[in-house]
Amino acid sequence: MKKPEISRPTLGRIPLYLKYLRSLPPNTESISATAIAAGLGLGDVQVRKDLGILCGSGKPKTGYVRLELIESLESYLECKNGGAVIVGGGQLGKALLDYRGFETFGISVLAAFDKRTAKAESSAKGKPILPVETLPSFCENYEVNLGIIAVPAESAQEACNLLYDSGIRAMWCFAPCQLYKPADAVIQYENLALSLAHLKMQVNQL
Amino acid sequence: MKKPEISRPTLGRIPLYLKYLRSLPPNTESISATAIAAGLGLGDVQVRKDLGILCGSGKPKTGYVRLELIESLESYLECKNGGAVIVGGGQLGKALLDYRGFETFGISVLAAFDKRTAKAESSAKGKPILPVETLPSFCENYEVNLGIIAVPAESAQEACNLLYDSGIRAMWCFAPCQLYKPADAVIQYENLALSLAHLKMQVNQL
DNA sequence: TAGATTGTTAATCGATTAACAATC
DNA sequence: TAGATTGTTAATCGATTAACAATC
Repeated sequence: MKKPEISRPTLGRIPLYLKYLRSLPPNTESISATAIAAGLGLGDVQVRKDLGILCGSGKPKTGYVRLELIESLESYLECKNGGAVIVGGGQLGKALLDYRGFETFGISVLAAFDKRTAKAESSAKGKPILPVETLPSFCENYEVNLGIIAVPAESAQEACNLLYDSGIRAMWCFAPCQLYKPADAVIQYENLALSLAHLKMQVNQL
Repeated sequence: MKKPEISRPTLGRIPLYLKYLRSLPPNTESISATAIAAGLGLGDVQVRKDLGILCGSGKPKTGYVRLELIESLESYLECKNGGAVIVGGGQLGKALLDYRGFETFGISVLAAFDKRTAKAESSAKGKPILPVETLPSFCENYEVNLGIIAVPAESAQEACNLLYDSGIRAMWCFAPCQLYKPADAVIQYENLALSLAHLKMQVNQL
């Protein structure tokens, strides 16, 4: 069950397709790319290309089998295994810990870890916030392959090292900084300030 | 003092250039694009192109005048005027309210507004969290041109309408939903779940 | 057959990178 | 002059869109 490589925009459209396909009347057997495109405000060629990669071919005149599409798309998102942990139990860390949206892509955020936490606590939605010392053993007991760095820039390198030493090779960093990392680690930076600045620039141009 | 149109990646590099230029010894008069590129790990042609748009020409053999570069870059980021407000005083709203990174791009986040807030409160870093009813009058008293939507998807449309009616035309939405908006409003969606899913996909391919 | 729908190939667009001519 | 550095023009790359031939 090898997953094809897809682009980030295509990945982002998977939940839209699923939502639309599930919203159709249950007796809908087939659906055309044209109809899906119209329903979601996308281009029909784009839909056809996405579905071609993710679900295989459709049939001229009839389109695609709805249930097959749903199954293919779901199986693409299905978490092989492994969840995410957060380093940093401040406001951002807690907000991410309780954010529901990750489930849309089949990702579980298991727990947050904080320096200032002496014994296990619970977030507003009941997820664990644990002492940072317990991170390595947590990663041994649970399958974890994503690390989220939600600490101030001063502590980000420390967090990165800790995650790496706990066996995590993929990290998502909210701190505005440049981390030093071993070659086999992947770090994706989330630049919230840039996103807001870009929006501001767009409207200032008007 | 009209600002040239620049791409989002270029905008993102401005703070890097500024940080590097300010870090040079104070007696540094001139600096070449090649040196800046080496210092930041970028391509030299890219640096030259960015500086050409933002700061004007350099001189062959000598490069660019450091202080002129700093001034041009700073003036580009300088907030004409107007700040941002947040709708939603939950964990995400508070995290964004206290996030320092926006200052890097010259943007001030002034206050958050929440339904559940009965009278004025303060965030951990002393910024105001106010009753949502007071948003329109706040926007009359202060210059505000950016709205940040940090409420659950169910309330996002309401938040969008409120911001629009308060005169705000640019919004940054964290809720996973599609908002209906007047033609003259710009909405930029921040899809955190997609960012994490994209990272997961990259490492799953390995 | 005719027509709706498919998949593919070529064109477009924005950003980066490479090649190169211009200049102090 | 020679060489470092510039700015520009062309090539590349990834994603979207347009045009079109194939098929049930």
